[in-house]
Amino acid sequence: MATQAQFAEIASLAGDPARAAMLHALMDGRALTASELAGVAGVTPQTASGHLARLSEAGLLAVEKQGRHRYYRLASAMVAQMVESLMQVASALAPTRRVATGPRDAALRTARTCYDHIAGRLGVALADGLVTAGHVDLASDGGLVTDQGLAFFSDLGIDLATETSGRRTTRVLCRPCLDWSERRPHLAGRVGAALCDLSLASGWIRKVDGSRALRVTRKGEAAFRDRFGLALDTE
Amino acid sequence: MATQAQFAEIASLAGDPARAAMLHALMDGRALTASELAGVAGVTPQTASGHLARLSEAGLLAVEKQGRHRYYRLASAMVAQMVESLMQVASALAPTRRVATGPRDAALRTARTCYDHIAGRLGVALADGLVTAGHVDLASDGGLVTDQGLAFFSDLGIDLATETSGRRTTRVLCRPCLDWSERRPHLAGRVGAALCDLSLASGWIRKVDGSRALRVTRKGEAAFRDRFGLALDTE
DNA sequence: TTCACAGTTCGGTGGCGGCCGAAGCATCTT
DNA sequence: AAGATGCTTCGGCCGCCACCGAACTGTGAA
Repeated sequence: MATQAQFAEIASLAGDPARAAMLHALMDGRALTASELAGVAGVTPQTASGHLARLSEAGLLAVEKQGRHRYYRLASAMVAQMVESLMQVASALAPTRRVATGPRDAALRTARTCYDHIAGRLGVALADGLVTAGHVDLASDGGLVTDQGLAFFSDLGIDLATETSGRRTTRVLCRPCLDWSERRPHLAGRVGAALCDLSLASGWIRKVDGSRALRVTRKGEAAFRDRFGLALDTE
Repeated sequence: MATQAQFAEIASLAGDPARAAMLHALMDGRALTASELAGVAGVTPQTASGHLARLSEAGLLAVEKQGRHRYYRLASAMVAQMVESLMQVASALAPTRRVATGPRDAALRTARTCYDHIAGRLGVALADGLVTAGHVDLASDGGLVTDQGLAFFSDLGIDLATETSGRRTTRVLCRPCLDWSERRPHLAGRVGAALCDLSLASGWIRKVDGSRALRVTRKGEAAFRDRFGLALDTE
């Protein structure tokens, strides 16, 4: 079996602590330079260089040269989902000593990006609000935007053009994503990405420094409360 | 960050060739003995024992003692999905020398189990047939069983009891799963599992020896043709 | 009881791979 | 042109871990 060796190689690549840290850092969808990645991984630039070469060689990362910088990002959403599923298993299982959660970790649990959508307490709360309002149906296998939800998103300026599957136009579907910190589903997929984009563009949330954490702005608090019915304790 | 080290550990566990082979072999959802797993991994029993101990210690595998045998199986569907996503990345990327596909591999491409549902050409064909007939809607983010499809499955004896999300009963959703050999989605999730169970119970398909491959029976050919509109060239 | 077999534990060996220091390119600045 | 910065390649060191032989435990069969 050919794929089996490749499977082991991919998993092995993700299995090194330094490379894992890099993948983790790239999970917000942004592109980072080699030096920055060396920093988050806690290794010297030359070591990081080797790791990054292997990761892009295998196709996990995509590179973009820009002047004397090299920007690395996850090669595809598929890679992001792989990292996501690994993270789920890693956090769900191994209940051994849940280590002291530092302030950085706390910020991540409050709100963070998960590749292209919102996760953490905020992400789960948003999903809950949309379900409660009847805009979205969520089950373990998948999700569905209701007609009412379609109008709701349209009001927000999000046009969820219906995809075509085969020759029939289908309903607007969305993907639930089990949150590794909250253990409950938040909104992923195309709808989740659109919602995240809107929230960033509207200034409801802002990316925090060099981490994946998100900060809810004052304007965002109002928007999430008025439009999504959220009572945020994310302060 | 605490989870990061655990992430690396899980990935690292999956990254060893022998352990990868074991996970791969367990992907059909059955439980195998330690000796059998040693066989598929190509290592001696004592080496396999060590691997199995680590895998179950980490929570990837579940053990069941039965007489002087020890049956190992994947610990949860979450683990199966993790392996699945790793497999997707491993096969999609790394276009380096697609190795000669042996007969065993050919059998797997024709039809196989993917944890609890049907994959391979048969799986994709079934999904296509259901979509064409209007029983199921599939998009990249998720899938949906139509009212018509609900009746169809009911006729087959599959009762897709509606899940409850919050206090509202939702539509029946299903999960599309990108097939690593066909590069197209097949039916996974609760619906896919039910369909696989039915096909096995009805004798339409049979598990082949000790592999994940499936063989379509003569009765199955007729059933898939008459009920799902499939023109099988799976011979 | 004795044997056979499944599975594990232990000890020792070997190799792969991650790590850094030093040096080499490439690019931008002055 | 000279220097600074980002990144890479090279060489050597070191540790971890997969592997097997051998011996031990426990279960089932004769």
